[in-house]
Amino acid sequence: MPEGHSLHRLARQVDDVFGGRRVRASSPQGRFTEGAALIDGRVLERAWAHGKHLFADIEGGRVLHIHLGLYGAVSFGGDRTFTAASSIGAPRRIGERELPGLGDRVEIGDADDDDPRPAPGSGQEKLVCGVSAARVPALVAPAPRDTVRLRLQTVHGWADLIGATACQLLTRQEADVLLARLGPDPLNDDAPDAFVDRASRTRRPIGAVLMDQSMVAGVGNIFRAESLFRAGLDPWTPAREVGEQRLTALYRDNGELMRMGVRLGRIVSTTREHRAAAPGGGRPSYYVYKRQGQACLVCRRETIVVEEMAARKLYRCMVCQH
DNA sequence: CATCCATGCAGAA
DNA sequence: TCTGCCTGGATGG
Repeated sequence: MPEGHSLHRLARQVDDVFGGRRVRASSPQGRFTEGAALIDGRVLERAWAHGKHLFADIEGGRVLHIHLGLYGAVSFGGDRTFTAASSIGAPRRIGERELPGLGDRVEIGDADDDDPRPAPGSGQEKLVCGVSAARVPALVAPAPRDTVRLRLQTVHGWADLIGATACQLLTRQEADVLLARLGPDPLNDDAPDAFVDRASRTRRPIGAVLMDQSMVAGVGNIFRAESLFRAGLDPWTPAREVGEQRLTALYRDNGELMRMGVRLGRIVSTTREHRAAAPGGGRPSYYVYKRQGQACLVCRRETIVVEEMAARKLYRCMVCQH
């Protein structure tokens, strides 16, 4: 269930752990044996992301390209020199979760100040295989489960990729072709212009345009639902009727939400005030996503509905979004 | 146990 | 618009 924030966290983690280091690579599952052999023993120079795509520059000029799709995830494990063991991507077993980054302090008022999970480095966090890294003096990588498409490893730790839609080695030119198909990524500080220019010329609903990775990269179903609610926009509004100013604001707000997601390791769209005053209690992270039939945090009426748009669930408040 | 479902997307129809 | 990829948690019997 990875949206752009997860891929940027993943890129950061892979870069922290493997960047500039010689890595071992293998494909226990067998579907990336050739690629793994080409990576094995080379330096992983740098890991980076654009939208929902992860890239890693490999010594010699090739580029590892990973797309997690709907099911993909990477679990990390290792000794203390690893930032924090965690799993990034689709939700997995309890204890394999995305964790806020080490040393990150949540400062913004909208951010969660009540995250129930233990802080990384506290020794309380649960790590892959149920083993706390703090208690492991030397690295002993567990045998990978047989669904692991790619295992990367150094003397300090490992990363296991499962369930990915794409895991391939590209030439630099092939990577450029792929990048050219993607729109600007708010998490890479790309200007909104390309998104605004194209969106203001199409009659397609703004809800569909936001999900189109060639229009803006990294927005998924949750960011779509939540950013449109925050903007008070009906997802079915033709994009060209939204206006350049609101399109720009929408792009920037998606950037805000995604940066928050990078810091927290999960998406929190509601303001602290709205969370605290939620009808029926609880501290919901979302305004509309998967909240159909419940009371809206803003208008407090039971006006949140779920529909389908292009074969994906679409959530909105019938009162607050026009 | 079986079945459904998902924060995604390419390719066929 | 529909199907398939590919994984595991949630749900229901």
